[in-house]
Amino acid sequence: MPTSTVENYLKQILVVSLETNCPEVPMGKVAQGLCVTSGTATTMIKNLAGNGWLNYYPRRGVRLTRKGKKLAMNMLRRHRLLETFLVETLGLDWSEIHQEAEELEHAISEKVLEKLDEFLGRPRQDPHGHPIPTRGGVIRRTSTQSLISCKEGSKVVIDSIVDQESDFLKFARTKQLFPGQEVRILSHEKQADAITLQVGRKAPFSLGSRSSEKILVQA
Amino acid sequence: MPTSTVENYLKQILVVSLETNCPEVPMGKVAQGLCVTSGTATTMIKNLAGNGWLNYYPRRGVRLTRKGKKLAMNMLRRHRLLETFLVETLGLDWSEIHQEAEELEHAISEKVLEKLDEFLGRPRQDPHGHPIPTRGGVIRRTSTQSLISCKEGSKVVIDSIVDQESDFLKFARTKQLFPGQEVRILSHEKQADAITLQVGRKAPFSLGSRSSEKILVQA
DNA sequence: ATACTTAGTTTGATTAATCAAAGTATATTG
DNA sequence: CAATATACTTTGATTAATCAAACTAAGTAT
Repeated sequence: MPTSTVENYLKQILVVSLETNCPEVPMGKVAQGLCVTSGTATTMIKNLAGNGWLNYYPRRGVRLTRKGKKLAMNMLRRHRLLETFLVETLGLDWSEIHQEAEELEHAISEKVLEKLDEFLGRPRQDPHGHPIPTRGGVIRRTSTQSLISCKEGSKVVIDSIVDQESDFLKFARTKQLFPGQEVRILSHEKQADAITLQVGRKAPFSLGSRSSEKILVQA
Repeated sequence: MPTSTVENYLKQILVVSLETNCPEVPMGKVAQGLCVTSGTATTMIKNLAGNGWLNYYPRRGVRLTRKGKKLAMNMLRRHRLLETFLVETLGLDWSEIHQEAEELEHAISEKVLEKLDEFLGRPRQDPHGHPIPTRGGVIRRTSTQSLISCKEGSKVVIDSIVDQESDFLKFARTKQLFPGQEVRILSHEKQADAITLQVGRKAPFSLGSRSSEKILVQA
């Protein structure tokens, strides 16, 4: 039985490798994502490598083995199903669920998870719009186009919000920016590093590139 | 923040003291209940005493302080609410829920617990029939007034729904019958075995005595 | 190419929780 | 009352996870 620390390390590595679209993850990202010192990460990683969860290439990074990826995918599934439950069933705020799920995901058994999945109607996406991996550890491909790559005048549908910061999520919600929402791009000036958009009939507003990158869309 | 080990020790002590009806619990019961060696229990208990969770009387036993009892009661609340959820909502077998709840009780936050309690209709008993402590750490006295004992024309507030049947709970929700809701008793005819009531401005409707008994209220 | 910067590694120490085994106090029993 | 059994405590060691700080390799810049 892996400890919850092991689960956290593996999940973090998976998440980064999905985000960067590269299976090899540098040590820095591991340490930073888990809020531990780099020395701690090195020690732990060597340990994980010794147990076959991942391959460790000193001073270059790590790459999950099949075994490691399977467990990490399962953690992602737990996390996203729990987030869905917290929002859909218990009515918690979208912005506060990440930390809650972070704790619960280590405590919930496979059996309870299956029942929960069934109870929720086997959802495909969590409240952020992120795909929920299947029991087999497969993930539906997510949109790679972000708001920042949209042309002036186009109309797109929000696919997901790639951020866990509760502050950003709160802001997003006040602006009606959530999965499924239709958005019109009013202007997009490369020089100004800003995009102006409109949601429904609400007043238009602008986003900087930093924020726009976090909002994935589909045509 | 107490660790989950601390939580387990305190809960175990509380459970034994409730079972034996005696506030002083011998070390043996602690070690046995937690499946650790007696030496481990001694070490841990001295530690807990040092942090004010309990008083330790060497070679005689331990007794929870007010602070310790409060936390232990809260753990019992978590455990029993979770068991209720697992059976009622997810449909797990009553025989397999204990271990599941044992893990989850350390991971669930106070906020989520409150939402869960609300979602479940503030049950007073878990599926085993054990009373569920209140948020304040008190095992509520089980006798409160039910709808059936209300006088015609009176106005009451729903306290809880004493039923685990998800069908009844669903029905109750469609009628806006949930804790905190104000209800007016329009008529109460003993002969007809029915009570007619109104929630807010909604259309009045009737309940038989069977159902009315399940709805506990306060004036 | 040499110096500097950044990312990563090593080392030594700490904390929480545990066990096995040796030791001790209290209770029981002949 | 002495011998023994039971319940509890002490001691010394171990494991997982962590940190701070010293160290080192690799890459960047002048």
